[in-house]
Amino acid sequence: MSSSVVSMAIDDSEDVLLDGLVRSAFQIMGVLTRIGAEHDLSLTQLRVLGILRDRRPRMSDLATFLGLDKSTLSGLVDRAVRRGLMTRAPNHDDKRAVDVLITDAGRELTERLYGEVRAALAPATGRLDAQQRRHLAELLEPVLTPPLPLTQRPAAPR
Amino acid sequence: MSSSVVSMAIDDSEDVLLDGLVRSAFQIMGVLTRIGAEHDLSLTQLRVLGILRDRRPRMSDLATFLGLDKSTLSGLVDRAVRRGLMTRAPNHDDKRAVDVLITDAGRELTERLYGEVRAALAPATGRLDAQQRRHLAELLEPVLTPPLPLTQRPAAPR
DNA sequence: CGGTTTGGTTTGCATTACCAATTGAATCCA
DNA sequence: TGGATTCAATTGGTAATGCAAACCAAACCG
Repeated sequence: MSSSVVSMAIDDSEDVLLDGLVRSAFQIMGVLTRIGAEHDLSLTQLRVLGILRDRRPRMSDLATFLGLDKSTLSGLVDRAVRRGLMTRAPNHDDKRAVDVLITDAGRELTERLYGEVRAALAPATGRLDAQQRRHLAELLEPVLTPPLPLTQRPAAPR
Repeated sequence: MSSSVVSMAIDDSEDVLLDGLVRSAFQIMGVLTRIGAEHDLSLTQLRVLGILRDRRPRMSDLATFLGLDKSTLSGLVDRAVRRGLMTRAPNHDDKRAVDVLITDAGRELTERLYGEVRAALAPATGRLDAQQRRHLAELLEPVLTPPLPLTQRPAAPR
């Protein structure tokens, strides 16, 4: 444990970091929102598509992961299905459950959009050199909460 | 621009960083959204309140800064005013313009909420020691786009 | 002056998100 | 086994968000 007896100076590193994280978050969200909007995709839809790239979750797991109500997800997936970006399929293990899958069209669109996001943020990330970028990503890692496993039901709180 | 290099490792630092930034953004947004929702404040409202803490912008400047349509801001401010969190006041320089101000109640609520945000993220930021936090904030700085002026005009400029 | 631009609001619409209630499947237990 | 209960997802209702278009008033400019 880091002890508090390090220095007499005030430690404002928490606040400074928080401010930076929040500003960076809004910046990233701004880019995602804008690029999504240019293709009639909301932030949430873009996020879901990104998740579905390498996963095939059930509705309720996805809702939990996103922090959304199940009913919200129902409508969201409805619209995406109507646009041919996602599909529903019965879950093999549980006949009550419904899996969400990305379609080929959805995958294609997603890759294109994430490419645009990369390009849009390149001027920003490019202000660091490769080593700094790696270092930044490394420092960010511990801050990121371990993502809940989507393939597995979170353990019941005791 | 590809070089004829044999032993050079592939530079995936861009993608790794991008992934970290996006995930961190969603994490921060999740916290802000949750804490806002607990007090019936949307993400945008929370953001506006945060901005108004030390600024008194005109409607249109605020809309531009947020990347929102003016009409969106009209409604948003309407609701906030109805709740006593913000006020409108005529701009001194331009009789068409309307300034947005935070009220005392709004300020109080904002401070409380940002305190909660700090607390909620403390476990995450606490996984770094003070020096690492400073370093992370420092590396983040260049990535943040220079924020648009949104010139503070509490006093009459010239 | 008169025409145009700028600042804000209003109205109408789709989307997002929540909650409560419902249907159907799975599970529990007596 | 059967009946009750829990669980997964959808449906219906409401409020908030956000955009676009139409509009008014003030300011700008020839």
